[in-house]
Amino acid sequence: MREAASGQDVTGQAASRGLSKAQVIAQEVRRRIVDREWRQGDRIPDEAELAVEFGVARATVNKALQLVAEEGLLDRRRRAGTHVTVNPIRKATFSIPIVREQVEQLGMEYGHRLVAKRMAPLPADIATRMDLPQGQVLIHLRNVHLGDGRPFQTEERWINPETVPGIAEVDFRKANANEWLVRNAPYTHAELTFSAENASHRDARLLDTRKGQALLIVHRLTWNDLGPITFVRLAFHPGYSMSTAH
Amino acid sequence: MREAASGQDVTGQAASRGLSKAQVIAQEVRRRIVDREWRQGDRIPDEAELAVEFGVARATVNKALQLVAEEGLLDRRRRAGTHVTVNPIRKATFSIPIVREQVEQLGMEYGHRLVAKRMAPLPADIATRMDLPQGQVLIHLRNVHLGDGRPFQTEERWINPETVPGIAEVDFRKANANEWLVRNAPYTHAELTFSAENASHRDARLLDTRKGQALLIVHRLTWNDLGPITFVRLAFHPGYSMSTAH
DNA sequence: CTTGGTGATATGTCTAAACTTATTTGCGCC
DNA sequence: GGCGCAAATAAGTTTAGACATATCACCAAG
Repeated sequence: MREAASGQDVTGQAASRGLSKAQVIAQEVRRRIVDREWRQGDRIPDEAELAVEFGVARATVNKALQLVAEEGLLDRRRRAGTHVTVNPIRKATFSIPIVREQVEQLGMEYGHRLVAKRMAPLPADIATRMDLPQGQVLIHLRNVHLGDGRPFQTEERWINPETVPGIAEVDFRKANANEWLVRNAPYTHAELTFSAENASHRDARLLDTRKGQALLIVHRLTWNDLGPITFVRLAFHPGYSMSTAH
Repeated sequence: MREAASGQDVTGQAASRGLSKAQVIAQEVRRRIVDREWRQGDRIPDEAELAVEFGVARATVNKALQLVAEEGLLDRRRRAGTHVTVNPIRKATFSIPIVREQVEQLGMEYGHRLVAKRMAPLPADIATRMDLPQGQVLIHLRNVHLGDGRPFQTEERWINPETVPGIAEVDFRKANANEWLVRNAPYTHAELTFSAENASHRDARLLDTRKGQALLIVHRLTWNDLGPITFVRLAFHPGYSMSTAH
């Protein structure tokens, strides 16, 4: 009797190519939203009802709905129930790559050039971003990353040695900073900022282009529990574009 | 003796300010990774062991580890166990905003101007991106979004009416397309691409700036189950920057 | 009309147990 | 040594049941 009551067994068949029941249910929920069977602002049936409909345990429906809610399509509140989000603000994710792998993925041979390395006091604007006192002395690096010998990206980097034990011994002429940090200094929090700038004289020289050329600029800040790890300004070669993973 | 062996009850006390046991355990796992108690490539104790250590059910450890794995700090494979990721490629997430809310959040008054609306055949480059045949006729819009009367962003948009029922009746002079679509056409997949361009003559005119000025360009493609919904090219006013949410 | 309490309700979370599945390890056979 | 199969293992998933907790709705008292 249980069986018969439960609409169809959505989870049992066709659609479920290696997908878990929860994922199949999540898909079906998305479909109902996209097809407007459940409309913006509507309250959808509660977990217990859906569990009966799909013939699964409530915990499975819970997992499915949490998945969809994470994507931003559903709003869930205790007691109030689950509603279709009125303004689905969707998210897109960027992965923070290792430059070398990026270059090699494009089929080019990677190289890099250390332009400058010194200890230097933080300028005011960067100190503000990093939440550190102005004038604190950090490691300051300038690098150019090359693809097939041509400039791919310039990198200006400030590293906080207090949050990165072992950084002092690294020879950045050999191991590049990006890579060493990614491998050795896991972070708990990151912030990316995208903007565009006309190439300065220095950018133009390092990227082998002309002054004024529009460049994609990425600022990246990373933290761990001990505080800010590193601030980087990346300037990409003209024409470069950066996409979300999926 | 079991009890005594299980370190402390990490989940029971201080750290757990409204956090679930799974989250507290996830934090502790992150800490062990960041503090190098578990190093890159190490295999960590299996779920059953951690369940004993933390005094919770295996399912709870499972949830915690899945959380951390999603962030990219752990690699999990059946039978092989859970390992600390060697190359933690971390993710940063962008929300896809409604321009009006963006403008208003900056304390400016929002306005927009419809520059052009027509049905037009898809040019080759955009057809490729949208996975549609070249020459297919879509809705083509040009808009300028204003903040306090000054140009904030230009928008060039192609809309696929086949995937958006009801789009034909919309008057885009009143309701702007961005907003109407966000509210009425939920999508299941999106792709963002960032780049920089020197302002063309048209961009410069629409954004009230000079030709050659570096502009941040965002391309956004959205799909639902029926296929591609819309392609947008956004050009922001000079100096604009876009950051990850958190 | 406002405030405050109270109960109902839907989601949040956890548990113990079972089953599933991918993958590795090791053994036996050639 | 190499190959293939079987056993063991660890994560993946699901279930039923329980308790926790936020909050909404309603009603009573001020």
